[in-house]
Amino acid sequence: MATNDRGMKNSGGKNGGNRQVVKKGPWTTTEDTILMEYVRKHGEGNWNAVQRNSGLMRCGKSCRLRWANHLRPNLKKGAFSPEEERIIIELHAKIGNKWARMAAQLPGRTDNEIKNYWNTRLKRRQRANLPIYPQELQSQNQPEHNQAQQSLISSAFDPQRTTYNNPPSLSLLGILNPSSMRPPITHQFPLNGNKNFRNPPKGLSMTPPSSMQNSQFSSLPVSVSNNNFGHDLFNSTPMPSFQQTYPDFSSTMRPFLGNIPSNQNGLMFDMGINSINYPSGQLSMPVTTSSSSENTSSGFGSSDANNYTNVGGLSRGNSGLLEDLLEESQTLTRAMKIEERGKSLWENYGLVEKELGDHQDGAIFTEESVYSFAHGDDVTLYNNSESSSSNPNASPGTIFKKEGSLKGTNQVDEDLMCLLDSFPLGVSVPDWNDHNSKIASDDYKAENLTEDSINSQVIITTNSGSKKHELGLEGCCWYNMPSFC
DNA sequence: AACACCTACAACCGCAGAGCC
DNA sequence: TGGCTCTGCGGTTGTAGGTGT
Repeated sequence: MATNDRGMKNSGGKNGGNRQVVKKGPWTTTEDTILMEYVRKHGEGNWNAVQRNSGLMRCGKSCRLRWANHLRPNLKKGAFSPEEERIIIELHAKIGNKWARMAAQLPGRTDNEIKNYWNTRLKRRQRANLPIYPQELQSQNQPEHNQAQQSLISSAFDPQRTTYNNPPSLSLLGILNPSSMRPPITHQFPLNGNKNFRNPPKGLSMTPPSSMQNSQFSSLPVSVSNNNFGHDLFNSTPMPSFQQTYPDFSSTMRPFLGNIPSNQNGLMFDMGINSINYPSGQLSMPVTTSSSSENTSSGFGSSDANNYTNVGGLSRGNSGLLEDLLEESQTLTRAMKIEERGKSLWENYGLVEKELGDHQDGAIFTEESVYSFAHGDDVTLYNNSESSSSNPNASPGTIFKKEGSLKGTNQVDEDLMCLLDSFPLGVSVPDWNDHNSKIASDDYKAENLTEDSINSQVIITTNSGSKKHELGLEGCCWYNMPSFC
């Protein structure tokens, strides 16, 4: 961007009386220098003070943006690597337009960068009449590929009774991250004396968080048709509205397990969708899907924001914690089912790295691998050919994990599952403000990410006993980021 | 050369949550 | 409790540069 003053404006601002001249438009190198110097001296934050104390004719927001997107250390500039692209796609599939959260999991990248990338990519793919997600990710959820999962789900739920389809699966880490998923459940959903969720108050109105109302819902699959909600593997378990008849959760399912509408991602991982609404709510493009032609779920098909907001269930922002946690746990268990597929989800998508050194035919990114990536687990991407040479017990398509990598995650998840198994119908949900999230973030925080150039394996080193809450994903401190520059 | 279109990027805007008083 | 400020997020817009016609 040019560094002229072309964009200089004398904006009186919206403050009426205090009509301070605020410069807009591109930043000059001089301004950058001033800002950097200011931050060096005073640290970041208190951005409005920058304007007052530094002489910069920029509003605090502008300063913060400039710093965050351009001036802060360890920013990674340049095109996204295939690896990053895969991660973005996977993350977007899971969490939708949560750019900040994506950025938190892509060291050195900014939300703005990711957002721009995605929007550009979206346009490109739309123009090319391509699905925004790899078709493999959709086919991955074909019933024939996950019959067990499907039967499991089907046995528990009748999609027709559901008010809306499922949400993207939020990452466990994101869920546990207080800054992103903190709304205390107890505040939103008063418990009865037994602290039992079984019978939530009728007419309970849950206001979805702004992110749902705006960004997420803007991309909700309002115009979905011919879908097969209820069989969604990737985004998991459809849940009935709390205003609906409850299925029996006692065996395999639990209340609050993913009782949230899906964004576009849910659609993409669903089967048989024919059209989809895209982020920003502006696009709807045909998607080549499976041959599912029957409209089996008008309820789902008509799933929309209103449906969601009016439902008596919980919103993503205020209820997804526990169910997402469980959902993630279940997702992990699905890895072993998916792994047999043996074909890269990304191969046809052009994102498979073909040259992978000793190991390979191609690293395969699965939902789980990205999941693990996002959760700071040690993950070695499995691939088709890696087998006996490196692991005598391995077979093609085996997921390799560093010892103890997923273990920690599974352990906690299992603990939670066991906990809830013990209380299938009523779970006392603690206030999520406190130690729960801290404990979890300790265990799952992705401490370091390196891309092993030799093995072409994404390795996320987990430092399981570390503490440093301040290094949560959302509040990621770039000083601790690995430098990519 | 002129124009249109596309892409990538930068920046702004509005909104909402959190914290403070 | 309400108002104010700060901060962060997501959506949108603007612009430079590249490319094709």
